[in-house]
Amino acid sequence: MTGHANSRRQMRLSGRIGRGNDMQQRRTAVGSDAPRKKEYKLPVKSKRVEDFRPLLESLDARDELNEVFKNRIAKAVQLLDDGVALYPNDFAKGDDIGPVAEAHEPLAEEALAELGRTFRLAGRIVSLRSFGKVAFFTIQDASGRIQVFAERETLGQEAYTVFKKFDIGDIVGVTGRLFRTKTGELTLHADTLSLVTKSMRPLPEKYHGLKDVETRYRQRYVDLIVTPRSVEIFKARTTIIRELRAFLDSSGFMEVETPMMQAIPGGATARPFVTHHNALDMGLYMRIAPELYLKRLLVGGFEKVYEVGRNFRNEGVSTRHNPEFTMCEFYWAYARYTDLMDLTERLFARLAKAVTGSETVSYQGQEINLAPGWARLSFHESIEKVGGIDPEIIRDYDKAKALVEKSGEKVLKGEKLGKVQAKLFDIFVEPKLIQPHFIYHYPTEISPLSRRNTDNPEITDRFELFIAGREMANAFSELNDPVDQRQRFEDQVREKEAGDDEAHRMDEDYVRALEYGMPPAAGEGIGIDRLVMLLTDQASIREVILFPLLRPEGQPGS
RNA sequence: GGGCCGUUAACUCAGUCGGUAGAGUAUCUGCCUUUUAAGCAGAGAGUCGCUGGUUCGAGCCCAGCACGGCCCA
Repeated sequence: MTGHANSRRQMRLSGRIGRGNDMQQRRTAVGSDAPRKKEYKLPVKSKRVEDFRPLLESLDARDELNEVFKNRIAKAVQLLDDGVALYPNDFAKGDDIGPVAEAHEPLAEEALAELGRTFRLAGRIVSLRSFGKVAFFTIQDASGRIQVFAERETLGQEAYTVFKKFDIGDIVGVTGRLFRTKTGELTLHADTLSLVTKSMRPLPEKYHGLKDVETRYRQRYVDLIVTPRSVEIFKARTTIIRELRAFLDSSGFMEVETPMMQAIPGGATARPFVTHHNALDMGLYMRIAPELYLKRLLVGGFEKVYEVGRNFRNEGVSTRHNPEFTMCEFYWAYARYTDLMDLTERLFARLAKAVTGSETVSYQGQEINLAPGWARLSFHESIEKVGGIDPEIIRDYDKAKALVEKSGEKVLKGEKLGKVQAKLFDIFVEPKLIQPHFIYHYPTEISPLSRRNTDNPEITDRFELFIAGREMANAFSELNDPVDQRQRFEDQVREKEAGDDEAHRMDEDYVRALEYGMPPAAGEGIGIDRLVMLLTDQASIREVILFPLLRPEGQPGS
């Protein structure tokens, strides 16, 4: 781009609204070698229009400068000319709307009149019905909504004229007393009315709301203003994580934080994101799991630890996958994987109750009962009984491979029987596990960090939890034999060299930690996003992540 | 990565056979002191995602691209 664009950007950066004449002069000086300034026609005549030039220019540059913006800017100019600040910070909010509305909803008009109390509320105007000398509007804060009644007779001519310049989307402060309208709605009769924050952009239509999902995700701030369900979902998410912490805390677990940037990414089979530390000139990976660090803490002597936080996996996006997602992992020394099954049942039942009030939840039209006492099936059993596959096929590599390939999945060269069986499971079993099922005793080949079963070294003391046809948790008795662990890493390294770029790398420090001695332990990871989806009945992971990953918005002209 | 669908005013959506771009909401003007998807009368508002092509003529047909959605891998 040219110097023309640069000088325009400088002007934009230097200007802040309402700063006075020195700023204007400086802008003029900076822009003196730029082309003549464009005239913007607004439905108002005032020197202050010039203060809004940065906004006008940026809107114009993006072809967004429509009549609505011009009107809003004109109103802002008029408000400033009348001595009304657009972004003051002196309104003392006294009450939250929600509690006020709830507490007084049962009261009749007479009881409200006897209160003799003035409320100080602040919120965003989300709808407005204006008559000549009187108006009703609804304000919304974090706790709820309430209707406000404004009349010229009470407010006075001057204040009412100012009020007429308020728009839907503005944040206002109101004081007044409560009453009931003719139709019986609890309403605040405004004694005073003040602008707290001017909104320059129009909100989406009130009836249909914001339907375009792309805009809802990209401009989540707008979504949260106009989509109550969206707010509910994210409040539920917070409830879930708070209850999860409370449950683990009260069970004696200690919350810890381990590195998200790791030199050797481990603890899961996934491709990592790569990053770089400049000062140390060191390659780093964003973690794919906290597992290996949490187990180091068991070596260090902490017996019950957990971490809830973000993991990063360099894979595609879908309705079930976001590259950064939240997991809770916890490790419990001297426990076995079966202890974790019991704990998981109690945890999920409690979370369901906290969010929905019931241990039974409805997910995408299916009733799912999360009350403890879930089905428990071994991996092989599940393929046979749920998947309906002949045991002879399950045990025979070639037959199993043939069936997988017939079903449209690929079997890569060098993949062992356990991996092929896992594919059979994914195809024939997983989608059928609607009610909660613990599937245990996974093949050792696909469980490089799990402890082998004492009676059968081919399988591990591991389970995965499935609900609504999806994996919700992965848990196992931990492998704490450093020699076995080293060999499993070496197997993984060979698979990596053979082309499996999701296979583990050798982590010498982790093996060294095990060589000091890690107590026998059981550990589990729970995918929080999927759990929130389940408990809020959402089909897409993007509905439960505030800012899901999207490609950048198209920049016209770039 | 593949298939299907979508992208038209700030928002929600129509747009017939290829023939001057439509509605509701929002905005603006006027009336209006109990509305609640307030009402009545009027007005303004568009790079039809982008780039090409076909055609006398493209929102519409064709190709490519971008972004998104759903399904599959």
